[in-house]
Amino acid sequence: MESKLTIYNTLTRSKEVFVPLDPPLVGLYVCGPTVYGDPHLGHARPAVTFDLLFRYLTSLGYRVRYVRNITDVGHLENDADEGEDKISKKARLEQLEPMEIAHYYTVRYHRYMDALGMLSPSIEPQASGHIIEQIGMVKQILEAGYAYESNGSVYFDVEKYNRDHRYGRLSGRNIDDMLANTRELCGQDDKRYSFDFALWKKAGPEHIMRWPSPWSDGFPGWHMECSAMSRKYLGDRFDIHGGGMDLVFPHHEAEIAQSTAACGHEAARYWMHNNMLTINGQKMGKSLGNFITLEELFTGSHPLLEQPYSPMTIRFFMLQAHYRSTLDFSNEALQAAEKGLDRLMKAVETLNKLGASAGKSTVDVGDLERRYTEAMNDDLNSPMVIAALFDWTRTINQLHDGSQKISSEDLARLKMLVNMIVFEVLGLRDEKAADTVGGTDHLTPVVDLLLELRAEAKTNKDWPLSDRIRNRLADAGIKVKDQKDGPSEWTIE
RNA sequence: GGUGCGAUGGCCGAGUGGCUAGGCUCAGGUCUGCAAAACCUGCUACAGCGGUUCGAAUCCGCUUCGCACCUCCA
Repeated sequence: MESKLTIYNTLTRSKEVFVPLDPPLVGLYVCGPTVYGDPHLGHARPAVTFDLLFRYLTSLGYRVRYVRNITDVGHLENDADEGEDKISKKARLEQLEPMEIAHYYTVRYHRYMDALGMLSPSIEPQASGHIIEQIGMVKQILEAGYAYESNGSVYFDVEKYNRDHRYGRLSGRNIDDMLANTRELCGQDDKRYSFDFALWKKAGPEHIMRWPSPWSDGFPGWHMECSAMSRKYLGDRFDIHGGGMDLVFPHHEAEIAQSTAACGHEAARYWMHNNMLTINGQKMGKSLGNFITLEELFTGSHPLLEQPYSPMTIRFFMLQAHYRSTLDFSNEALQAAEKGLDRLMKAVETLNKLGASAGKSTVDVGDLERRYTEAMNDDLNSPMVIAALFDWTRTINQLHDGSQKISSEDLARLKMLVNMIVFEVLGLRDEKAADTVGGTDHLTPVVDLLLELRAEAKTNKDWPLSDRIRNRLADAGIKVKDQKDGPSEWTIE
């Protein structure tokens, strides 16, 4: 843990050296999905970002408790505390229990996250399972005087909070200005000011999801769940809170206010936010018709997609951009990522089969190690790591064809390093290798026989036969690669 | 309107005072019976206008354009 990992803290708008509160433990909380619809491309970005962080911290020797919530209640359609609960609405439309909706989409979410190679969080708490904790925290905020009850609902008193602490620091908002401009009170509403947010909402008669509380039968405000659950599992103070940039305001701003009001101090030390993903230069939105689910992506079943893209292609594509940059999705970019990943995985395979050369190394394995460490420590600069890996892809191919040399000691170190970076930290998986399991055992002797016959044909300079075998195998999805010396190799495409 | 972020070669995408990012595409070459793969070579860019500097894509200012959040969205 000597490394100097720096991460960009949204709170200070600068890169800071990461110092855990209680090493080797690290507490990481990330806002998870609201499970009312199929997981889409946008869900993959924070998942990849924080999976990378989780994996890297773990590889540095930290014991990370990674908490990612499932929002199954309280997330309304409109943040002005109007509108229907998202889960309830879906349940009503599909004539199902809200918990059926939540369960169905939670399972789907897990399935696609698994496909994308995400490690499971340490704890994945559901908002509906933590109503008691949320009510408890609302009580504390009321006792501290930073909330008021109004007609069975409880609202956070932003104006009062702002007098004692500063509201809006994370998102760069100035409440004083907002106050000056918003002198008129929200007349018919229960709230005093439009920017006050609900901690507890009284449920109308049509509301299915409701729990008893000291104030009314109702349900918690959306922001409460993260404050209550992060506190329960990570404590009053914890290291890192993450999420998408779109959550900075109001969600995370409200979380900070809630935690500070209840505990007297802020909860999270570092706030990390991944940037958004655009599709052909536009943000993804249901109304824009460019809303692509992960299922559509993996099967190619969306009008915008020229072909299916594998889960690892998506993961690699995202890792090729820095998590704080906007990333533009396009068929061209995805196809480039697919080819690049293929090149990289082939090199890893080549490396793992490689034997040491005689004599001293002509390559410096330390170069990869230094570049990897430096890049990851610089706010998880995965694109730089991948650039280094591609430089070493060339080197590995040169070792393979003998134009470079490597000692057995260096080779062992290189194999260890490359496999660690590619599989354990970047979390990639060799999809082609995985595909062949099951079929290969029976196929191998057959293909080997055909290649033997082809080798004989080649010896006899019977090119038509040789090419026929190669072409027919290609038609069957088996690609033949002739070697300079030795038998031909083959791979399933 | 408010708050932020950005504009990099054919495409994607790093970098951030002086030294080739990388991937994909394209062109030429080596190898090969021919392919494929691999390797070598080439295409050398930083929105515009000013300023600071010995030197700026990188710092400062202005302009133009784009994006995100402020309203449901990861």
